[in-house]
Amino acid sequence: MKMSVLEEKLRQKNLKITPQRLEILRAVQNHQCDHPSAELIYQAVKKRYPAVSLATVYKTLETLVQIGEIRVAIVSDGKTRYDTRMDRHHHFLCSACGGVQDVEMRMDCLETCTPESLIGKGTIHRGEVIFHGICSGCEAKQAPAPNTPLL
Amino acid sequence: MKMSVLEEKLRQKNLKITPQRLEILRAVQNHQCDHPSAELIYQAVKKRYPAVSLATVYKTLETLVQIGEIRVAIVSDGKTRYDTRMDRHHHFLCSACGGVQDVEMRMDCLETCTPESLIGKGTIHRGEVIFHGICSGCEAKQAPAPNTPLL
DNA sequence: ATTATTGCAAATCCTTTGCACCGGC
DNA sequence: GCCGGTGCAAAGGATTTGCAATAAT
Repeated sequence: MKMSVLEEKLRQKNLKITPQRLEILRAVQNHQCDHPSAELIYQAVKKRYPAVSLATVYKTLETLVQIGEIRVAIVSDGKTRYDTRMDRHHHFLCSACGGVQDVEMRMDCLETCTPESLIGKGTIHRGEVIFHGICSGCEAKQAPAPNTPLL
Repeated sequence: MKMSVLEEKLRQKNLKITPQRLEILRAVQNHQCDHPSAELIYQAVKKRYPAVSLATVYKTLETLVQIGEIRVAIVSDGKTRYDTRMDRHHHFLCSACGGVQDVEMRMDCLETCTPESLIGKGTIHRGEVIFHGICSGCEAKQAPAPNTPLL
C-alpha cells in the first residue's frame, strides 16, 4: 500500500502521522512472509529507529489492526502474530516448529455457501483454511531419509 | 470416551490414574461446546474437588493433549483454549466477543487434495476451516434491528 | 493551542517451573 | 518402595496501562 493511502486512512480517523508509525508500517511490509510477532517488529524497527519503545510497537500494531491495514493471524502459539496480507489466502501451520506458511488456493465454496450448521448463528465475513502438518524443514530434522544409514 | 479407554491409554504410557485427572477429564467432557480455557476447567473442577491446583490443571491438560485425548484449538485470543472434540469439524469465531462455535461441514476437497502452493513444503495431516464473523448474540447487541426506532 | 502519541516503568494476565510432600501402583 | 503426580509459591513471558513529557496538526 502506498504511504499516501495509509496517511489518508490515518487522517480520516484523527490519527497522527509519526515517524514511529511509518517505521513500524515499513517493518510490517518487509515481513509479509513472516507473520511477525510484536517483538520481531520491534527488533526490526529498532535498527532504523533505536529509540522506539516496545509499548509503542504494541500500540501501533493494534492501531493498524483497527484501521484494517493488517490483521491478527490465527495461530495459537502463545504470542500474537500479525498477518500483513489482507487478501484471501490460507495458512499451513507446522506442528513441530510453529512456523506459518501462506497457502494460495481457491476455495469458492468458502466464498459462497453458508454451512447449514451456521444458519441463524451469525454473519460470516470470511472463511480461511488452516492446514496442520509438518513442514519439510522439520521433517528433514526429525526422521532420516528412508535409505540413509543411521551411522 | 469411556473411562476404561482413557485408563488404558494412561497405563500404556506409564501415567497414573488419579482423582484429579479423572475430575479434569470429566470437566473437559462437560464442556464440549465451550472450547474451554485452563482457567474455566479449573473453576469447574474446583466445585467438586476444591483442593486442585491450577498448575495441576495446566499439567493435566497438557498430558491430555499429548495422549491425543483433546487438542489445542486454533483461536488466537490470548489464552490457550482446548478442543475436546477430536473428530473432523470446523470453527466459527466471533470477532466481537471472541466466542467459538463448532461448524459441521463436509469439505472433501480438504481431505483429498494438496494445494499446489504447498507441494514440497511439508506433509499435511489435516485441514480445518475457520469462519470469521459476528455471532447472532453480538449482532443483537451492536445494531438495533432494521426497523426498530432508536428512541 | 490542542490533542494524540510516545517512552518508561509498573502492573497484569497467562503459563511454566522448582521443589518438598503425597499417593498410585 | 519407587516413581510419577500434586500443590504451592515463585519465576517467566507477553501484553497492557498510567502518566508525564513530547510532537503533530
